[in-house]
Amino acid sequence: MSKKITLKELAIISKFSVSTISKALSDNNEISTITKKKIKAIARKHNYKPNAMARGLKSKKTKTIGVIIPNILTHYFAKVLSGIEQEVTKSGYNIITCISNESHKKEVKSIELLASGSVDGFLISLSKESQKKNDYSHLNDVIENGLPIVMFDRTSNEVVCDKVIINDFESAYNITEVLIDASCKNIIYISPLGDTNVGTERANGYSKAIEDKFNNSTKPVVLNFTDYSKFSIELEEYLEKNVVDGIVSSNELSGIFAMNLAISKGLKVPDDIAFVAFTDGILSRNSNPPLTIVNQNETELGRLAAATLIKRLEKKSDNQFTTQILNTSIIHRKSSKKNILI
Amino acid sequence: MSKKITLKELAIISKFSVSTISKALSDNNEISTITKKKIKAIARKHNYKPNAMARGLKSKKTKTIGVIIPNILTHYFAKVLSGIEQEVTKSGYNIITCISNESHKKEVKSIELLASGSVDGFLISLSKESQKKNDYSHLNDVIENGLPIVMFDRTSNEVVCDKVIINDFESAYNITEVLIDASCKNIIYISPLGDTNVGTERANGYSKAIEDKFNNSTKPVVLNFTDYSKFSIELEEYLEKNVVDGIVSSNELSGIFAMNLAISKGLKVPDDIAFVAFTDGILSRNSNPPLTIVNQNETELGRLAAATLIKRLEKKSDNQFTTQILNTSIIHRKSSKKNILI
DNA sequence: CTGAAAGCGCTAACAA
DNA sequence: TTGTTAGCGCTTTCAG
Repeated sequence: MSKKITLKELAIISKFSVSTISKALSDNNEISTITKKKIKAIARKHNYKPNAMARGLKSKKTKTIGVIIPNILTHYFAKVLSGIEQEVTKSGYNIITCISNESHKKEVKSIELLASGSVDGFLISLSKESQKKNDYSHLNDVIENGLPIVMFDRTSNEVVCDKVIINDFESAYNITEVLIDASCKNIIYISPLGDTNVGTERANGYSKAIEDKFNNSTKPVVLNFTDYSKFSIELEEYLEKNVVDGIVSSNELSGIFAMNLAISKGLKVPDDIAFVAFTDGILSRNSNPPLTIVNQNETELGRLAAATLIKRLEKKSDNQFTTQILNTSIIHRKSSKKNILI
Repeated sequence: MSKKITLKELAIISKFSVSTISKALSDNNEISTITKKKIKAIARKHNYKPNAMARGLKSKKTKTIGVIIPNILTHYFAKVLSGIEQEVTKSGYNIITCISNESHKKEVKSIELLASGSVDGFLISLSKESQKKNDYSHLNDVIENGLPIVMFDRTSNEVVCDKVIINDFESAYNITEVLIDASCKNIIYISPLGDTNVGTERANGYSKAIEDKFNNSTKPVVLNFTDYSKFSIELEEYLEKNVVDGIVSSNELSGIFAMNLAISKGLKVPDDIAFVAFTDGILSRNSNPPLTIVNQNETELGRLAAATLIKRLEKKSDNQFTTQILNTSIIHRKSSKKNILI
């Protein structure tokens, strides 16, 4: 259509003043109905769209939210992002997405950049590195500057803000029970999540289940790793030297990964060895056999986190910060359906 | 740290004028080296960060790019987005991500919103609906307004702008040949991509390969679908009524989907029926057997698209629009390694 | 080399 | 009910 048009130009065309037009378009009741009608008609005709920058400068509101996620290739975060996007759009917000790629430095840089006027608030899931370093000063700075933050999934007690998480401990406990109930005797836990709060909680939940059910006759085994290809060798060795008939994975990919390794070694799933994992992603649904998993309601979690932030942005509610814990559910599939041995 | 500080406040503190400070911080050579040093020191001490909105208002540059993708749950787009993000970050840009969810309306709305001052340009892959409607006026409006667009993957001839694509026709031809060389005789093509340029090109490439190799003794069969669960029934019926020993899929998920269906019907892959597909995603690498695919270099494509846009933004180069065609490669895996029958 | 002043496009207090 | 005016924080002439 026509070139971008400004209020000033509309003023010339319409013979009204800039402020009258501004008020008319925002339905300010200082303006008569008839003038409003006229002005709106002209604005529509010229396809007027208020300039976001100018409005932002004035109102100190950008109507955009900064989203910082560790990565986008994991189906988990893609789903959360999808949920965030849905919710945010409903309220007329936009998201600026930054991918920290698990790097503390990148996380800090992105946040500093966005904090200087580009966004009204943040949704963030911490990078592994930040959690390892235990350094959250960048986030606390942002909060001091008056920008609200809502953390999801990977959170920290050192940052006082709203949080949305799942009951990781309990979920891990429950999913471990699935294997125990399927009469697995030697269950190990594998995880690429390392020192994250999420990884730790899940490891603890798993360990507790093992201790409770086996009365300490069997010790929990937690295998953390960072590199999939190296882990392949480690795990293979472990499986050769130890009896393992069940594996709990803290994420989807490592579950699939381990299962494929087992299959390639000629083991039968679930009869020789059974598998359970976290995240109902595209992988677990389409693996062979399909994987029994903890459904984390990622989309819901994303939505909830976004809604929480927006509520705080709009209500300016000074009420207490909350930590909302979403319940998970278990989706039973063939990877864990072991026949119970008498 | 401290509250957000403005140039004006720095002026008071430093006893210099606002304009001197502004110049000093941008290394303008009107300012003496010594003054620059002083001012920069003070700015750093107070952690001064220029306000993005104000700067944007003045300079008409936002240093952010609007990215419109059809969805984020497909690994293909996640990888492209990841590439875009990497490239953009290098040049100090940010991305505002909008997910059209294959809806024309949402695509239009997002673009209109962002076009009014929020972004300097767009990276877009068209929604299915836009391609079906063949309606691109929103994009042409944007271009008329002086905002450059780079289209990737799902593009259209009706929009004159830079484009980055892969050689879909040829890739489909080549991947079909893989099955033919594996002595498959009855190869069908399945696709959820419908009327998109990409879907059409791939279907044509497949068809051409069939016609060329079988001298019209066998007719190509193209099965388009929109809904996976309905398609499950259709495909199953088709496989029962027809002899099929090879399937070419236009995307990763439908390939996995069809392969699982075949396996569940007791067919052996690749001996009874072989599979090839597009996209080297997390699914194809981890399926059982792993899937032979066309590697589309998604990350590279994202990077290239972003680089192209940024170049245009920075150089204001009025040179001809280009269509860059990325070559693909085939990654051979077990799903297609059929023994050649004599 | 430094500063005063105009203005980007918009909103809103204050006048008329 | 409408218009005038003063900024939001920054960049950029143009004067000094």
